[in-house]
Amino acid sequence: MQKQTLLTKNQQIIFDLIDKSPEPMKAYSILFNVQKKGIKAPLQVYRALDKLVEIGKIHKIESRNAFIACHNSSCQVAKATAFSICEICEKVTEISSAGLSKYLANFKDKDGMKYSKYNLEFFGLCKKCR
Amino acid sequence: MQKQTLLTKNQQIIFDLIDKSPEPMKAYSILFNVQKKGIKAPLQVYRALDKLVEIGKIHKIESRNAFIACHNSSCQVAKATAFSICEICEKVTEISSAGLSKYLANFKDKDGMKYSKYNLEFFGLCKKCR
DNA sequence: AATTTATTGTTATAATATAACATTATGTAA
DNA sequence: TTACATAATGTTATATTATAACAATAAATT
Repeated sequence: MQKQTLLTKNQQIIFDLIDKSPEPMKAYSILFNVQKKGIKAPLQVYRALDKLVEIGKIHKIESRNAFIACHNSSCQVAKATAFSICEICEKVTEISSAGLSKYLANFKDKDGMKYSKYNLEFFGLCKKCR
Repeated sequence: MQKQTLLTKNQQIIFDLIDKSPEPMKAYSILFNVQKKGIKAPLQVYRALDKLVEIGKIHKIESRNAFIACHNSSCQVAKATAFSICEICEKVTEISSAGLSKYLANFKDKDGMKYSKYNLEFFGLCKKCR
C-alpha cells in the first residue's frame, strides 16, 4: 500500500468540517456535527483526527484540546507548528514565519541538542479584543 | 488580604510531591499519592494545581496533561515557558535560555503583535534514548 | 487468489476536568 | 472585636476528553 494521499471517507468528512470552521473545533463538537453523515462514535472521530494530524492536514491546539486545519503547506512535513491564541475570544491563528521556524529549528539546548519537531503557542489579545 | 506568598496546606502537599518527582505527574497520579494525607477528591487536586500554575511554582506540560515543578526563577513572573520532551522515555526538561526567551518575547507576528506569554514544547530524543 | 495492511463499526470504559453548593479559615476595615 | 470580604477547603455529582478490545470490511501487494 502506497503512502496515503487521498483522504478516506471519514477523514474527508471531518477534515471538511474543520477546514470550514472559523475556529478550532473540539472532538465532541465534531462528533455532534457529523452524526448526520453516519459517524456515530467518538472513536471514529478520534481515529480520523489522529490520522489527519499525522499527515499534517490539521493541528491540535494542545492548550485547548481543539483542532484546526493547516494553512501552511510547510508543516505537512515539519510538524513544527506555532500559533497565536487570543485569551478573550479564543481566536487561533497559525503563524507562518520563516524567521521563527528557522530560529527554532536551529535552536540548541544546553546539551547541544536540536529539535525539528516543536509546538509553540503564544497567548495574548487579538486585534479586535485589544 | 495580601498577595499569597506561602502555600496553603493542600498546595504545599501537592507541590512537594511534584517537586520531588523526577518526571511530570498527572493529576490522578497526584491524587493517588496524596490520599494518605487527606486529600480525597480530584477537585482538591485540580484547585491546588490551578493555583500553583498561576503563581508559577509548577508548569503544565500541555501535550502530556502533566505537571512539573518550575526550576527557572524567571517564569514565576513571565509565564513564558519552554520544554524539551523525549518521545521515547517521556523525560521532560525545562529550558532556560536567555536567547530563546528574548527571541520569543520580541517576536512580532504579521500584525506586529508581540506576546509576553507563550508555551513552547520541543520533541525529540534525549541523550539516553538516542 | 492469498496475504497483508489500513480503515471502519461498535460497545464499553478509562482518564481528565469542572459545576454546584456548603463550610471553614484568614485578612481587612469599621 | 465584630462585622465584612475573600480565599481555601470539603463533598457529591457530573461533564469532557480519550482509548481498549474485538469483529468486520475494504484496499493494496505479492
